[in-house]
Formats: sequence, structure tokens, C-alpha cells
Amino acid sequence: MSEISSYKQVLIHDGLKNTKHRNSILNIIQKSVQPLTIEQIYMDLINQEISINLSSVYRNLKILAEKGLIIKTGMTGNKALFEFNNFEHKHHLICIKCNSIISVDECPFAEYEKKLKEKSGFNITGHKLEIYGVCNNCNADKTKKP
Amino acid sequence: MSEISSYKQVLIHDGLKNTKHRNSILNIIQKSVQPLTIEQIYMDLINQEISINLSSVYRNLKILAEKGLIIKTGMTGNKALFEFNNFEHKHHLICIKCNSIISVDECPFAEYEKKLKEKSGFNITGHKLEIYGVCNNCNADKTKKP
DNA sequence: TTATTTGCAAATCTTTTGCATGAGG
DNA sequence: CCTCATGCAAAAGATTTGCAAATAA
Repeated sequence: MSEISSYKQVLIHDGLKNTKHRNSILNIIQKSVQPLTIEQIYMDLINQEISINLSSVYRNLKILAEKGLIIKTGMTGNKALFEFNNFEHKHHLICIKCNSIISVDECPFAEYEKKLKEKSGFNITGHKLEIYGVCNNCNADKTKKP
Repeated sequence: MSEISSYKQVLIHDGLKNTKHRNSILNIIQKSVQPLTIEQIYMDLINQEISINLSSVYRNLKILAEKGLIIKTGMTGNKALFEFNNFEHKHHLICIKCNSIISVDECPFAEYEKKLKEKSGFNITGHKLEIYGVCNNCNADKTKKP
């Protein structure tokens, strides 16, 4: 909600238009608990009976990413992944068995970043940390096949 | 050198052949301080006057990665990146302007992981850390248009 | 109205594959 | 020899682009 209104501010500021497609795409990404491929987003739109061309999805994702509303997170195989940019500093514990995700507030990084900055000359603007493991539940289920 | 001999062991073990191309590619990757695109590797070979077809570079990289001798690290734009697998624990500094990537060996997380394990009950198996920032070159180029 | 967005098709870029030939063990 | 590696050309997959028509402001 507040995200959507600030989103409109961003669009207006850059002379972009507030289209239904743009909104729908942003909503899909915002609601998702995990990064999505372009095709997943496209299929979600189609399933919502929203008629859109694949190239329009590409174009919108590119613009939303340029404006910082979403983030191009990485790649799965050869496919780009996008996720919502909520500007929160958070890290995730990700269970490699059931893919459940737990947020971690603590960040041990401030000190390390300083050192790294001095060492590398990089002007460090942020970081992403994902911690993988097996969660309590899955540890209990050792007998189950993955 | 010891890398190269163990590399031959790996090849022999899997019924693969020890070709000049394969050696050259592995050497290029081993010497590089940063992950390389396929095209960079290809151009390096050409510059060394080694005649090779681009698809052979693709095929060799795929095989070397499958055998664990190199690692497909990620992507720059739409291009795959490869680096040498020295079996060290490493992280990446990524320039958000020019997408150059620098590997960082130091890892401040061993202690943190222990604590987190106790706290969350997760059996932690690994993590991925990407640090974003602006590299020396791009800092210097502030006057240049992106 | 007027600039931005869209759909469509075609183009581009990266990566993969089929097949005949060449080379390593 | 026999198998794996290579070059070449063509295919496949992901993404981008040109242009005319549609739409938001």
C-alpha cells in the first residue's frame, strides 16, 4: 500500500505512466516470497487473465529495475531472476530441503565492510547474505526422502 | 603445478583427454584474479595464437565445471562467469557500475555461523555473500557518463 | 494532444547440438 | 584402433528492438 503510492511517485518523477500491466507485475513480484523468472511472472499474468505480450514484461521489468523498484537478483541457469526491493536490510536462512526462509535481524557485517573498503578501495554500498542449511523440521524428518 | 597434475588425474579418471586446448583454458582461468566470461577466455586464447572454435571453449568450460575444476560463478549481464576452483572459501565484491567482480578470500562468518546455529536450530551448511559497491576505476570515472 | 506503452514480428546475443573429421591414449 | 575432441554450421533459448497502433496524462 505505502509501497504502491511511493511507487507512483517514482513513476511520475520519471515521466513514466502508471499502467495496469506495470501495477500487476509489481504486485506479483512484491507478493512473491522468492525471486521470480520472467517466464514465471508472465505465466502469473496469463493465469490472472491479464493479456500481455512477453516483450512487454521484459520492458517493464527493465524499467522497474532501473528505477530501483525491483532488483535483478541473479540467474537460474540462463534465466534472470527478479525480486522486490523493499530497502530493508535483511538476511535469510534458507533451508536447502524444504526451502523455508527465516529472516535474521542481526548483521555482523559493519566492521568487516570497513576493513574491506580500506583494503579493496571499493566504495561499498550494500551486500547480500544468504545462509543455507537444514531447518529444525527437516532435521527431524531424516527418514523422509527429499 | 600440483593443480595441473591433480587435474590430469581427474581427466584420466573420467576417461577424458588431456588436450592442449583444455590445458590452455584451465591455465587462463587459474591465472585470472577475477571471474572470466567465455568470450574473454576465447579472446585470450586467440591472442595467444591458439586456434580454437568458440563452441569448443563452451564445451571445455562445461566439462571442466562438471568435473569441479572450475566454477560457474554467476553472470555479468547475460554472460556466464567462470573461475578457478581452488576449494577456498570465497566471496565476491561486485561493482554496481561496471559489473567487474573481485574475489575475496577472507570470511568473517565462522564465528557468526556458530552462534546462529545455536540460536535458530538450523544445521548450517554454507552461505553466499555478495558485496556491492563502486570499484576504484568507476570511482575515478565520475565525470564520465554511464 | 502528446509522450509513453503495447503488440507483433524480426533481429540479436548467448549457448547448445549434430555430424563428419581429426587427434589422444 | 577406438574413443573422445574439434570445427563448422545450424538450432535453440533468452532478450532486445523497430514500428505502427493504442492508451494514459
